Amino acid sequence: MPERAVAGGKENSVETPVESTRERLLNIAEQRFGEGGYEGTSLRAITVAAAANIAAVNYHFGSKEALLRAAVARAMAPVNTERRRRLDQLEAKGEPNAEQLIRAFIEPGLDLVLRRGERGPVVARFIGRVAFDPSQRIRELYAAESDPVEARYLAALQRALPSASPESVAFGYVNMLGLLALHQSQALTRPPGAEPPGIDGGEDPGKLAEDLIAFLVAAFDRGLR
Amino acid sequence: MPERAVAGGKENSVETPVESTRERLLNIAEQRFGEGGYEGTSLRAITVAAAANIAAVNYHFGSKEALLRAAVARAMAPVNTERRRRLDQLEAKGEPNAEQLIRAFIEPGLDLVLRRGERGPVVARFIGRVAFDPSQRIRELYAAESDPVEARYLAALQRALPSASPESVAFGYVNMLGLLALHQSQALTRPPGAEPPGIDGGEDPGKLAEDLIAFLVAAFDRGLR
DNA sequence: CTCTCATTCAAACGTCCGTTTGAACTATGC
DNA sequence: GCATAGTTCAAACGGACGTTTGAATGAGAG
Repeated sequence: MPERAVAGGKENSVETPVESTRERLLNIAEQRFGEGGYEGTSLRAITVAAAANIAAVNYHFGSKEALLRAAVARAMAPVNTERRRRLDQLEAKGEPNAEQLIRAFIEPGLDLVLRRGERGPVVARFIGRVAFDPSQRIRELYAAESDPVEARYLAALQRALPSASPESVAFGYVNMLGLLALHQSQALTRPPGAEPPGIDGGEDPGKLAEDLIAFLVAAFDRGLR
Repeated sequence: MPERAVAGGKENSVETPVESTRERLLNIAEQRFGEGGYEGTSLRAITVAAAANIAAVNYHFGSKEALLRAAVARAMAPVNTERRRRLDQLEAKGEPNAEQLIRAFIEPGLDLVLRRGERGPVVARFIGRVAFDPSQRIRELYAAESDPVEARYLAALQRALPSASPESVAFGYVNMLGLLALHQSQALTRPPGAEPPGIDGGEDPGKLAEDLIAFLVAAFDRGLR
């Protein structure tokens, strides 16, 4: 089982662990799918950028869709884990209010994913795009990954907002989900004016998270029936 | 210049005006682009469904992208017109408040487009999808159509919310735009359970509009800094 | 009827797509 | 050494893509 690009086999003992072909494919797939969407990105574009053979995708994953599925699962895992952790923590201290729940949902999606170096925004854009891909088949693929936590949030939100109808709570939840995905995908940043030296594409992620949370808290607390 | 399918030339005086090839292409393009996205929809699928020759697209529009552009322009025109009309009407009576402005923005997008028969939801889904297509090129195409009114809304919202910073107002506006597009595209309706006999895909459009407006009004009034 | 011109049509263009194949390569176990 | 199994590779597969071509069609003008 060769690890490739280890440049010889002896040297490169500590230097750059060098990603495996599989990891490189997942990384590039995240980036390209996030930029051009599933249909708009070819396997050839991915494999060329990943310095891999065109057949590598089918060898490691089985198909283009399976590559996407693997990328979604890998990208969502830490977000889901963090959301569950926060929910556990909140519920251990009694009944959380709406703001705490919204924060526990949004921050893992923006904070955790917009930080950590240059790959953060790439992962965020990828997740946001997949969540609202034109193809329902692909949206379901995302939904399957996020469903598990969804039910817990809905139930907790309902308890935090007892005067709101179940339909209203569900309405608020999908709005929250949608706005998060939109900001993750950076689809709302206007085309012109490339940011000069800033951290990355757009504003400070922390500020964005706070703004979005404040926006949603107000809407949940007073905008539901 | 034959009008095709006028069945003879004399008969069919009042009966079914029968759409031209050009109109049929626009109608089907709206539907298919709205369902599968731009990249996910082939010209062959469109021309077959429109009972037109594959070459008809390039004859009438010049290219696939030009067909999309024409469809976007046609779909957006009445929405933009209605928004301008409402804005004129509001501003003639003094300074409108946030709720009035939000209503004047949302209702033409949902109401006017979700009503009018079975084509309403088709047009809505199309607009919503194009607004957040994975390809930036296509998003810009939508933005170009909606830009003209945008500046007026931003300015009016700023006057209605003098305590909010310009950045906050812009933030609220893109959130409003995003949520509207999401509901238009019906991307948030869960896959299962096909609605039995109901008007169409989902809830009562009027109720949706009211819920969304209430949600946004609360967020604008108390969720901006 | 004849000419004109917008429209439709079948067919083909070259290119790119996702996927498959079978041989080559490479590290490891014996 | 040899066998083995995991991985990479160039090449090709059939099919679908957007676009182009040039001839057929049909209605209206003279």
